[in-house]
Amino acid sequence: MGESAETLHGWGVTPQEAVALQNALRERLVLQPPASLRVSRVAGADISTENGNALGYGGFVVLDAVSLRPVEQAGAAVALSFPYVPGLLSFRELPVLLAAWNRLAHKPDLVIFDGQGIAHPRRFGIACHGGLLLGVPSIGCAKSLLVGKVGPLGEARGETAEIRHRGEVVGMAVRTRRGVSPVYVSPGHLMDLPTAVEWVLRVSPRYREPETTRHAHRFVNALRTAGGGDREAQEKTETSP
DNA sequence: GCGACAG
DNA sequence: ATCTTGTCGC
Repeated sequence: MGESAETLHGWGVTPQEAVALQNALRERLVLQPPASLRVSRVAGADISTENGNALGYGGFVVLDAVSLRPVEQAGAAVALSFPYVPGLLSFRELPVLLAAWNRLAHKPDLVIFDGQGIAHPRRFGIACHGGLLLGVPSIGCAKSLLVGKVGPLGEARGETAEIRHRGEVVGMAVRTRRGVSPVYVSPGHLMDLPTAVEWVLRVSPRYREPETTRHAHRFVNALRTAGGGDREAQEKTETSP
């Protein structure tokens, strides 16, 4: 059998095969940002699911890394073929996100996913799988933990505490705003933990969640509410200036 | 065997 | 994630 890009997808696999694929793909991760990394555009990715889980509306919103203003967005609607299984989220969401990604005219230099990076049972969360598949530096920023334990962290914005799992530091709990629960940050692909934390704080100047995530969430939710399936999603792929 | 369990 | 009513706080 040939080694190909097809291997990176894993669409159509069973949950059992998905686990094996994660264990194999994990070896390809690069947990270090490229020395040449210059982020001028940073994107958020998210999906919104329909009633009975039939259709998934996914999308990216690309922000200017300095102003944090949206510069482009792209969405797609794809039938969801994989169930939600803790630890296998990427197999459910990435097919939708890939379709949206292909509609982006200008790819971002960094993508922040709504979910885990290496803070995962097999160190291969959606940010890892997505970064590898799209060939882009990526960060996982989740609202809750999938695995690991976190000690107490300070109350001030910018405070952090390690996420430890099986004796390893797999991520960081980050307080992006005083008085709210932290977000959980871990590297995806072409990324390391310090750089990931730095970027999450940079794109979260005011609210608990990164501006990237907030924009992406609103965008895909609007797509779903508007209905219309993929036709409608494709048409709303340009941002108004 | 018993919990825990991203979105 | 989605489905939903009310409530608390700036």
